[in-house]
Amino acid sequence: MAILKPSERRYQRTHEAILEAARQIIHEEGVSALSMRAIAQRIDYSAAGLYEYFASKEEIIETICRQGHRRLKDGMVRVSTNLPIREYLRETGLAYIEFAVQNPDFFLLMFTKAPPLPPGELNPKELQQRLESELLDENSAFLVLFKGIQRGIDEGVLPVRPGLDVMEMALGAWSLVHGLAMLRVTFLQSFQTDFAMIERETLRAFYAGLTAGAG
Amino acid sequence: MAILKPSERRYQRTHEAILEAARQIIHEEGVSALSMRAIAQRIDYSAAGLYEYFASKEEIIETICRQGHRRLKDGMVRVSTNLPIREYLRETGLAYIEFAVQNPDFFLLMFTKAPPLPPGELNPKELQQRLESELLDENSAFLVLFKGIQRGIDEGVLPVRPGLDVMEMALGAWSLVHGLAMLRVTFLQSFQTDFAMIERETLRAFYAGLTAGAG
DNA sequence: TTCGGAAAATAAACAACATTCAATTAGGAT
DNA sequence: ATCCTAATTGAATGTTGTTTATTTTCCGAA
Repeated sequence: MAILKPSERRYQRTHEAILEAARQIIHEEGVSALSMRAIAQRIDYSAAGLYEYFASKEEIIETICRQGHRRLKDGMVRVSTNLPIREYLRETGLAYIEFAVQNPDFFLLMFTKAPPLPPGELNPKELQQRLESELLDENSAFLVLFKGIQRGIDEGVLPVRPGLDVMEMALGAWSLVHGLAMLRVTFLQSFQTDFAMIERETLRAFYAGLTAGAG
Repeated sequence: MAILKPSERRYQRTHEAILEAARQIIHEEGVSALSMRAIAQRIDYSAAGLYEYFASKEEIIETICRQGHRRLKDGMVRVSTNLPIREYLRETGLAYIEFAVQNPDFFLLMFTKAPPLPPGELNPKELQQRLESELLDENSAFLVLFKGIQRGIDEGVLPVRPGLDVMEMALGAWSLVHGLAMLRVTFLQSFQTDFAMIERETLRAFYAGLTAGAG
């Protein structure tokens, strides 16, 4: 099944070249420099040709964002699960932030639009189910946090109470690392301070507050 | 000195009408619908006429963002300082999130670009000083958090340790509420859950962890 | 009231943008 | 070689922010 006709290989090669050019432009010149013409120029195409491979600029962006989420997740998964739960959660959160710092424009692009969903008219029930499975997708960074929190609960370190189950704690943890990452690449991007210290201490405080339970 | 010539009053009226139209468009049709022509049409002007009042679209956006930061701060200041420190900090954080939920597009606009700074070439020392005073500006939402944390320290509830002074704690607190707000208006915008509960519990945990000190 | 210069407003044009389409080129099978 | 299809392009459309030349409006001085 991996055997492709030459024409198909050519197609796939161009397909990937477009995405690679788009990633390069974002990385080298920022997302404001990302235009169909710019992409085309990088791979010696005309702008119109790109529409043979992608329906729109939006579709190109969605594709590289999806890959970006995978890369973000990969960075978090790289943290050793042999670490004690406390350090594991900390390092996982720091990996999230590290990705943002290393790819600021990309990170911003990934997280300033709502997740792409089929625009079909589905009832609230279906939509909710869809969103939940998107959130806990194989390639979702959130899933890593979710599993980490779950492990903390399983080990008896994180207490569950009514209204504050795995999902709620995981969303809280996500918000925390997301806020740290977001502010650092936007408002604080030129600000000089010991971010590493702040991040560690903030994560420590949150973890301590979670383990302490109701107070 | 409040006496203006008719021409000046006319000028100011149009100046304000432009900003008001821009705000309306963002609120009613989203930021993607904000164009110079759209603004002009709302106030029965030609697009070129706007340049008599603002140097660029960017300048219009910067102006309404500055006002937005003031409104955000106003919402936080409205929290009674008579509340015990713990509740005061919680309610202040929730006010931040509430603003984001009530003005999602606007909030996103305010916080997805770096703060506008004079593009002059100033040395790192000056830049840092500039950023710090911007952060602690009279109209900065961060200042409210900063003062709140300071109060907690003064009351002896929040312990200071080397490397984790007011500024660091305040930046951590800001990150937390910012992350909660940000995710809620982007990735989780269609997601149904008890956000109020998550927000309260997450803030509670962070506060508990701060008061607990090193663990 | 009238006139002239300044201020305010506009239409038209420009360059860049995403996207579409008719027309052309290239590849692979018969 | 020939035909069909897929790949590629140049030109055109409509929208964007912005600039320029031109016209209109305003307002004080004569």
